Amino acid sequence: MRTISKKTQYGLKAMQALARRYREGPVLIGTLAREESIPLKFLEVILLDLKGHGLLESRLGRKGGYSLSRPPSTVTIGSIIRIIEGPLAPLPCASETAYKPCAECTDVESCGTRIIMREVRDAMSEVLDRTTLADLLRRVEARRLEQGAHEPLMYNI
Amino acid sequence: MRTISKKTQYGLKAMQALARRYREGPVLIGTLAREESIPLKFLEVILLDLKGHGLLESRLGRKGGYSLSRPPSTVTIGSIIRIIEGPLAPLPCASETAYKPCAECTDVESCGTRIIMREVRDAMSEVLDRTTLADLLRRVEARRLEQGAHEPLMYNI
DNA sequence: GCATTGTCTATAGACATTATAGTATATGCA
DNA sequence: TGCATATACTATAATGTCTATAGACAATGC
Repeated sequence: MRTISKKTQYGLKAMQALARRYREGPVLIGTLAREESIPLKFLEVILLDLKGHGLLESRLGRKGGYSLSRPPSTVTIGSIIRIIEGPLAPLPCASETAYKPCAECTDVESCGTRIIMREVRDAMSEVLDRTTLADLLRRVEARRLEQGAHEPLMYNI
Repeated sequence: MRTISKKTQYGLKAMQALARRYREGPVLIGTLAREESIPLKFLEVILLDLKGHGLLESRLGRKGGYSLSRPPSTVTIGSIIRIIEGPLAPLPCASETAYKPCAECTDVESCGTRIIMREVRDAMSEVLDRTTLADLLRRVEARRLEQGAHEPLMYNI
């Protein structure tokens, strides 16, 4: 399948970074760009988009920057991806949120391609609409701890 | 997410059409192109690709054409998609069949983006590598019958 | 008032997708 | 043998999307 765009990757990274600093006040675009290795001007556009869809809020001027507008536990990865990348479904005719029939398809309901892509969409949604930013951070932390526990063992060999 | 390419859509349609005619002898590219509304020259390239990967066989000259090289029950949708579209994973670093680490990622194992995309990949694989052409044809047929059963009811209103 | 920081639009360059054209090569059959 | 029929293969045109950047503008805090 086609990989997600850089834009979406950057957006996901930025949202995770902002989730880690939830309630620590606004974060500068420049800080996010530097820490996550994202081209600053590109990130501007992405954050603006996410703000436009209600996921972020911003302040201008000194002490300004971006912050999550809702707790990380209420922001699903699916919602972030849908904003930047578009519908989850591999085909418009298989989309739940942005259904559009195919031009050539005479019988939409019994189209084999649609049947399987619909199932793919459901499977993706099951993962992405269930997982929140908070969930993801927790899992990242768990992995870090696992690795930390292994390291001394490796050094003892 | 990004939609699958026209090429993949055409490939899937053509494979389904060939599966419906399994053991009925070679089918002309022209026939497939007409029936499935696929640009003929484009379809040529696609079928050649699928042949190159062992899914199809062909005969030149009179009585020539394309046919499945294996029973529809042994050809998964996932295998078709991987040939035309590439790996299932939304990111190379999350791929099982074509893993490639991200350039900027310092710690691959604990990357949040990778963790979730890996889960998406697994969910997609569960659907696509489980379903064969034969499965899909069966489901299409089932839908057709359902609709057929409903139609007279609708006409009676 | 002024440095700071986000807002907004336009656009260039690179790359991938989609489609077609044209030539070459193999096959079946009269 | 020779012709009609098919696929094999390569090149490339046309289009669209992605990625990134530039630059002028507007709001805020101190």
